[in-house]
Amino acid sequence: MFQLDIRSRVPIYEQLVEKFKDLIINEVLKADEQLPSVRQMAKDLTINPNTIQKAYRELEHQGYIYSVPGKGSFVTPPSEINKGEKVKKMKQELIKLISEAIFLGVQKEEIVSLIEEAERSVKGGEQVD
Amino acid sequence: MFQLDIRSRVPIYEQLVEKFKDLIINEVLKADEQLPSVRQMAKDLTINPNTIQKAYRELEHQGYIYSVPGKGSFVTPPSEINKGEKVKKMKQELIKLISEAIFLGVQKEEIVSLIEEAERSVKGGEQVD
Amino acid sequence: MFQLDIRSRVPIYEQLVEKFKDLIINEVLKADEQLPSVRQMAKDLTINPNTIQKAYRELEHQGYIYSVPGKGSFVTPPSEINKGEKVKKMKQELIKLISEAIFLGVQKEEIVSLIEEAERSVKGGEQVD
Amino acid sequence: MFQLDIRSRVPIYEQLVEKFKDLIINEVLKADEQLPSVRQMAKDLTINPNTIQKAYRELEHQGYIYSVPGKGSFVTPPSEINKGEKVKKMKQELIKLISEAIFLGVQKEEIVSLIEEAERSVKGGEQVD
DNA sequence: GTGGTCTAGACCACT
DNA sequence: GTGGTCTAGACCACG
Repeated sequence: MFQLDIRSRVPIYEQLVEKFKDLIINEVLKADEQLPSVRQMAKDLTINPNTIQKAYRELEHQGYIYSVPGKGSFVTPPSEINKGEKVKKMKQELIKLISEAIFLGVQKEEIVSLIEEAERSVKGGEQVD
Repeated sequence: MFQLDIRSRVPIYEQLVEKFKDLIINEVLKADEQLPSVRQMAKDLTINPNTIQKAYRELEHQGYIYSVPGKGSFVTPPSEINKGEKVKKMKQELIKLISEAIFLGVQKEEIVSLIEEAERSVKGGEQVD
Repeated sequence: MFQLDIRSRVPIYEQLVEKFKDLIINEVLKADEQLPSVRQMAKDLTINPNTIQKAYRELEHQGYIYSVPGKGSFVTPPSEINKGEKVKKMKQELIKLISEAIFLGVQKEEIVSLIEEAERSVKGGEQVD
Repeated sequence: MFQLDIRSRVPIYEQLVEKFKDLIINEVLKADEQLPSVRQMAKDLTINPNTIQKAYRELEHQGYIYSVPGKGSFVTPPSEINKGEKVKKMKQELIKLISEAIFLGVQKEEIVSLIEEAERSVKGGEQVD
């Protein structure tokens, strides 16, 4: 379900945070839906519960979820979240990466075709549109 | 000149690497141009010389500069940069990033326009000469 | 275990890199096996941890090991090592070295026998397992 | 005439020493032949005279040439030089490099063909045999 | 416990 | 002057 790269240099808890943010922004996880419990999550991913805990804490800190002591963690309605900022960062990253690709001699047309490839892979995962 | 965020979680030497890569990609630093010496840079930025060294070394590893002990560090002419491998990695990264952007709701047309923006910034450096 | 020549003009960290590469190539160190920790190694060899770090880092750069912060450093499975580029460089180096050997009067047959000797040492590591 | 790699990490003077050693061992430079003067050499290669000086000093130290104050530097007859050692080192280097190539998946036959390629390039430079 | 970053300061070889 | 190596010792984040 969650594809984590255990070897990556970016911390596991941060990978989790990013995944959850995406799922919440795109309403795969619906508003006020309950998140899996820390223990369940830890067992499923065979990861230390502390790591899940840390991810949840970070998500709460950033406003993507809210915790009800004794009940669990729930998704903050996306309408209350500032998604513009993430998109902006994403675009800056893209410009930088594309510049580098062009510098290395990649043709504009090739990049466009990469977009189509990426589009297919994303759309493929959804249930049509 | 170089705006470094000493508090950031991304290491100083890595920030330096990124800055220099930008300058080289946008041809602000031209082929075979000499970079500031390790010591000079360290003094200017009030940073330990070892940290600058580490940045220069990483840049050399990635093929963007070459260092000649006793002489200095210089920009690698783009024609000599090891392209094959880099391009491949670059494309994979791009697909990943574009997929995420699409997932976040960025339209295909917007991404295409980012390509043009990137193209301008890179090509802009060439005109001069 | 590791015989290092502290006086040699070739840097300690580079000697370490070569030793480890040998161990990995001859499969004394197996895929995904954990390397000694930076600190342990440093203590054993009475060498500064930074120097070990530098060696490990170089090995990671060259693709022979991967490091997971907080966990340790591990041998990269041969199947995942970036081959294309390396093989190309390797062949160029080989031609250069063989040319010099021939120039020095080494016979072609002698070199062929060296290949067999090398083959045995590499293949020898595989048998086990 | 001398192909020096100014960018290489191995010092220029050392590159010079190696080239001369090869030329002397193979009697391209004949016994007791006079070497080019430091100044001439420096002018031809557009290199600092000190660097040439250093190379000559090293060659003398290793016994490959002898200097006659006021006259110049001359080639030591190869018969008086220990060439065996160099060949031995060369073979060890070769085994190591070939092992690495095999590890990276290069086939034995490919290496043999590299030998032939190297043979041609060396023999090509000579006036037949 | 692990890898990783950074500083301070010393020393080396090369040009 | 240059890049490069090494040590000593401190600090951080991760699991």
